[in-house]
Amino acid sequence: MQAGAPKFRRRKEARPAEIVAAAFEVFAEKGFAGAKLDDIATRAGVSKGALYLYFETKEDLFRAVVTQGVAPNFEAVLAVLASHPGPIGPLLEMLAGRMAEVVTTTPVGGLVKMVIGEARNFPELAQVWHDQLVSKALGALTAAIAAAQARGEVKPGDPRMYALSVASPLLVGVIWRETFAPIGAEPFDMPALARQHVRAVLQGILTEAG
Amino acid sequence: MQAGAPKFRRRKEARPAEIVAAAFEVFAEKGFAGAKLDDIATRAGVSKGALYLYFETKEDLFRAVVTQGVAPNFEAVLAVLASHPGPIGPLLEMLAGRMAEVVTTTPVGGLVKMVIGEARNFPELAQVWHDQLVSKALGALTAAIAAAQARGEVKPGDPRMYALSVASPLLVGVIWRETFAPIGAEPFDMPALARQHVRAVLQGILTEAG
Amino acid sequence: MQAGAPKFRRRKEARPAEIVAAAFEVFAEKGFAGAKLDDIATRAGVSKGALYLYFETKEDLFRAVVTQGVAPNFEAVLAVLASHPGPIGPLLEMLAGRMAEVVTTTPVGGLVKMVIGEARNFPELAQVWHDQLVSKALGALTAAIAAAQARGEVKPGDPRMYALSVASPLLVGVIWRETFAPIGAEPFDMPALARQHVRAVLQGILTEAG
Amino acid sequence: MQAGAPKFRRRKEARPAEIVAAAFEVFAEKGFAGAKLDDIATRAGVSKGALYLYFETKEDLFRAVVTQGVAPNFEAVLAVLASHPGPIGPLLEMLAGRMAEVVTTTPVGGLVKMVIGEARNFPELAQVWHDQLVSKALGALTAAIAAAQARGEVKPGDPRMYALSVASPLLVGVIWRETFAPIGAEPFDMPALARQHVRAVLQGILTEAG
DNA sequence: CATGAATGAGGTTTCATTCAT
DNA sequence: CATGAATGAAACCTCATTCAT
Repeated sequence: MQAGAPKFRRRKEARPAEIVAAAFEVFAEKGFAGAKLDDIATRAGVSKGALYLYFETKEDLFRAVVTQGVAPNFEAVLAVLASHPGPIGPLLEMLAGRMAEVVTTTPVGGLVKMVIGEARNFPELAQVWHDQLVSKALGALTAAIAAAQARGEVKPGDPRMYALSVASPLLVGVIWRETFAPIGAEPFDMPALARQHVRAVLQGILTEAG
Repeated sequence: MQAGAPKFRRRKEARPAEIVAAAFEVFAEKGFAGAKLDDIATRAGVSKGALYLYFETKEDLFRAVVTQGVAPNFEAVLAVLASHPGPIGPLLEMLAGRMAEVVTTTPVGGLVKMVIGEARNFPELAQVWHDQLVSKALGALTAAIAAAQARGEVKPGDPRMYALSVASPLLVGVIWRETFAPIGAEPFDMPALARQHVRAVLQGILTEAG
Repeated sequence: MQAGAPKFRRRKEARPAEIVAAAFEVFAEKGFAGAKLDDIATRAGVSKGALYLYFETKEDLFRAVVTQGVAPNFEAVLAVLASHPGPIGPLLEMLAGRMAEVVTTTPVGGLVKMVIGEARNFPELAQVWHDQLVSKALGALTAAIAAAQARGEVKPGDPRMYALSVASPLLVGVIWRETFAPIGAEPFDMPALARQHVRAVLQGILTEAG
Repeated sequence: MQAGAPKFRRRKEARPAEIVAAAFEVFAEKGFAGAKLDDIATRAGVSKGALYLYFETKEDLFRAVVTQGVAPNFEAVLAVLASHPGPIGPLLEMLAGRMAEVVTTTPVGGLVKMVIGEARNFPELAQVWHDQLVSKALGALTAAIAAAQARGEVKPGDPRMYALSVASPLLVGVIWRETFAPIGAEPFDMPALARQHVRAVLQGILTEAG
């Protein structure tokens, strides 16, 4: 022990994150009530008691999982929106592509499911998601569309609804993956869906004959 | 009360439906695990034990609630799709209007939330919903779009994705109502959303200048 | 209905006996706690409520089953003992033969099992069995042996223990049938056992060389 | 208290045995269904929940009680039988004496009652008792008697029945203690009973005049 | 007499939380 | 910091008993 090599020391500072990661998996799999702290502790490689060194209660841990899932996604979304002030068409295409990538490569679907399923039991979490992510993203998108309308690029109409029109299929695709893919239903190719949907909304699906 | 309706009439036939209705409310509010049988029984106006005269277990009751929610919605959806073989534009407008009405006037939102939230814990319910409602409705819509493509009315593209493009905002609107409306978020005017969205998908949102 | 034929009338007076018979089967099979009144009612061909027209409680019904099993067996045993005042040898042989027949042809084994298993929970039943059956039979047997001792037929020794020596194997044979026969253990041939055992007790199993 | 024995010592190793001991008492007193886990836990000095740290279910605990009662009795029985290969007379006398001591000083009566009372509901337990204790002991006794017959010590006759003849009164004495002693019936002096019974079986109870 | 729907007390079981070590 | 044995409140479920019909 002379050399002072930290043989058995675990990185204390990493613990909470490891626990949250394990909790995320279990909550996403079983829902809030179905998740057992025993299971979370085991997956995190700690004892059940250790959870209480970092989180007051199960609800507290759930909150940490859901709220910590906001920030990263938040960054990704707003960064894209902020970086493209130009014409609405390319912006939406770019945005959809990025989002398709995000939802494909990150477990955001599990978070979405948890927020939907437990919104009534944890209104504060719905609040956090709404205020910090959904409202801001939808607001930014709405603003971009409104600006495009002002520039004469986009037809008249409620820009907030247009924003929902643009964004919905991706969300539904994610939910589909969480809900119906596990029972064997054919999933959607998210990037392709994003691409085709944006084009449809921008230019319509009807031909001149239609 | 002229007819002298018996106060304490036994009503074996009505009871299950009353219980399912009460259970629906509680499950939609609290989720599966959060729902207490005591609460359900009280709302149904029966004792806890009476629930077990009609349903074997809590899960059984949950299944009844979710599966019995399929049929009525199923009727509504397919009836509309079947009744309009004509050009795709008016069909979609009609369809969207009807669906907006359905989701506004029926508690289908609660069912959707339950299916999404408990799909992992009750895969059979996800299966029922997929097979009997979602798959059929999406299939019918896909078929209608494919037919329109064959007639030259609709641009090339994956018709199943087009179907999702058309239907998603209504679903998201419903989820929004279940998730964010309870915390005070501004809800969407579903009929207006349906109308504007269908027009957007049909003809695009871009102006000629866009 | 002119002829006054009792079309749908069931023999009221037979009901209690039918119920006790059905209850006997179920109690013997499952024990007191394991027996469900639903099951008993079904086997008796009456409704659950009807049981309460004849018996106050489940315990009451159990008591009826156990106590009503005493009398008939009681008669058979004492009749034999009383009718043979002669030499002890033939008496015991006769008695053993009769008892072997009784335990083979009547479900007394079920009763014995119930009394043993529930004696602590229903001391009054143990009391009834002891006072009305066991004590009397053992007493009569003891008296017969004591009389034989007085006549010089039987060696000195505690006559009550001798009585137990004589009677035990039959009881154990009955218990064996209730306990180990259901799992496939080889049963005992009760008449043969009775015959051989009485002979053994009377004359010993040792040869002169033994 | 000199040694400073820790008051609230955790004793993972001792707990299961303590619980089984407490459970034995309660099961022997009330039977399986009549035993309340609350009662068992209280007697074991633990909480109700603690039972589930060591046993999956109430049935599991019952099984543990019954099966763990086999081994000690098994030792006692076979040790005696194995130690005496000599002439059958002294062997049986020795055996009976030892067994009388065992049944007097150990709570084997409670176990016997439980096995008899719940054999139908827990056939596996009857199986364990039969295979590991009863069958082996009866088999060994039967073999010893058959050997004595081969040596000409014992009269012809079914040796298995002879074994039952020899062993039964002790078993009945034990059952008597469990069943009728609690209601005030005169118990049997087990050692005396064993002694007199073996002598009776060996040499008969009849005098030459009998 | 007879029914069977309904009751509700009571039991087993689970699991978030605590705390001596 | 960390453990994990222990707790006990709360939930689901059973079933003897009742009573309007």
